[in-house]
Amino acid sequence: MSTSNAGGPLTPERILEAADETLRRFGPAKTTVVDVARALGVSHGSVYRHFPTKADLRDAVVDRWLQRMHPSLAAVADGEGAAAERVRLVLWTLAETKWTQAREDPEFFTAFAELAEDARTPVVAHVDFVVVQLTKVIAEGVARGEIASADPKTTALAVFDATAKFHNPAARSEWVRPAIDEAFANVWRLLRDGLLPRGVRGVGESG
Amino acid sequence: MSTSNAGGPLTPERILEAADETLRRFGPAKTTVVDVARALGVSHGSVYRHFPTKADLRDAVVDRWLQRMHPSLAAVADGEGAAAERVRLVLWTLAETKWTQAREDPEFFTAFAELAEDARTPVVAHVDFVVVQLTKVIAEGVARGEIASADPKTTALAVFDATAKFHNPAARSEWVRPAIDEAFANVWRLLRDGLLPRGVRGVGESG
DNA sequence: CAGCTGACAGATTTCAAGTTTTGTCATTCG
DNA sequence: CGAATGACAAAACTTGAAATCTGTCAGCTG
Repeated sequence: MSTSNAGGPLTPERILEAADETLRRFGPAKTTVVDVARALGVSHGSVYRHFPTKADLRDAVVDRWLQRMHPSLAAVADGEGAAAERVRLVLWTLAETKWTQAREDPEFFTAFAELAEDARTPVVAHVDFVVVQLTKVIAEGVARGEIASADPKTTALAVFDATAKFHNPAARSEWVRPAIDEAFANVWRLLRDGLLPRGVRGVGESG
Repeated sequence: MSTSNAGGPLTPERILEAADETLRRFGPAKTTVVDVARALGVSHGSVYRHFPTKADLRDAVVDRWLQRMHPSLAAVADGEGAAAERVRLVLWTLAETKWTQAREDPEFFTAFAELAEDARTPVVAHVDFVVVQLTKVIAEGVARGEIASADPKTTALAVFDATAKFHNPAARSEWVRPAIDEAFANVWRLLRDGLLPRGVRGVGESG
């Protein structure tokens, strides 16, 4: 290739950018390391200088995708308002973001979900991040007397698990149902009533 | 084959029995209609006389497998004791049964899960059955003042959805974690507190 | 001499030809 | 006469030889 070195020195970041684009264009099944190298105008040997294996490169791309969601989740977690409502918003944002992606670009989302299935490490990191956000909010809620919980971290994991159907890509086939947001609302009502201290009723919603 | 007609007339039930065995023996990928017919000592044309397509035959086998779980679920739902505890037992039985199958015969359970993925109709029927059991118990609990719910059916679906991670075969990869029953207990505590009427505390458990 | 290349071995994937399977139905069997 | 057969066409799978890809590394290049 004659495009050698166009765009500055070869960095992990540039490789990730190219890998991301290539994966989106060709899909995970058709993307080769040679494709990524070609997009950068380098030989595939150079890519291996920065990522030990193709699997590591793919994991790093998945990591990027997952981390792109983190700022808005953290913003919601650190926002104003009642603790329970912020817990709901974190879970809702997590789910809604994925539903939208899955609806707007189903092909890409399927590709992403397949990729993520193998990418244990970044997924664990993502789950950890979300659970940390939930734990923060719940701990604050407990301190303020807005939430009943003996152990915020355990409770955070429980609400995360209880809403798995709405944010775990493995369940994405059920997201096409238009009533999926109603299902979320109904699960949430139950969880909210479980979170609120005894004697406090949920506000702004009937039932 | 010379074994013609051994075992009485060819009925859907006998075909299902043979299909079940053959699927267990060879797995879903390797089982052909000819295999099933051979096990019965008939031609494959005879099988098509009772099931219009191979997919219908497979669905019927999945249906059998799922329905085998129903008596114990109904027994638990119709049992004695507090409504909330019976809701827990239905969900627990549903989950535990599947965990055990998945652990004791992982190959078969994977095969079953793959089969079930395509078998929309029997799975919907199974989910409906479980939700009906839960609805019964919750409605009774509401009548007795043990459970707070504006609409038992909606609440039943919500507790079913909230425990999807524990009974949906799509999530089976997470069932190997030994702490999975702890995760169930933590989700349940939250749901139970959401089900109980305000002013009532869960009994027999701290936190 | 740091960063990159490209030839290479072994692993994996593709593709086209050959085989098996599904589903139908005219015919046979009891 | 109803139930079962098996020959058949089309679709779906298997197979294995050829092509491509991954990961390494000795050497090149700026």
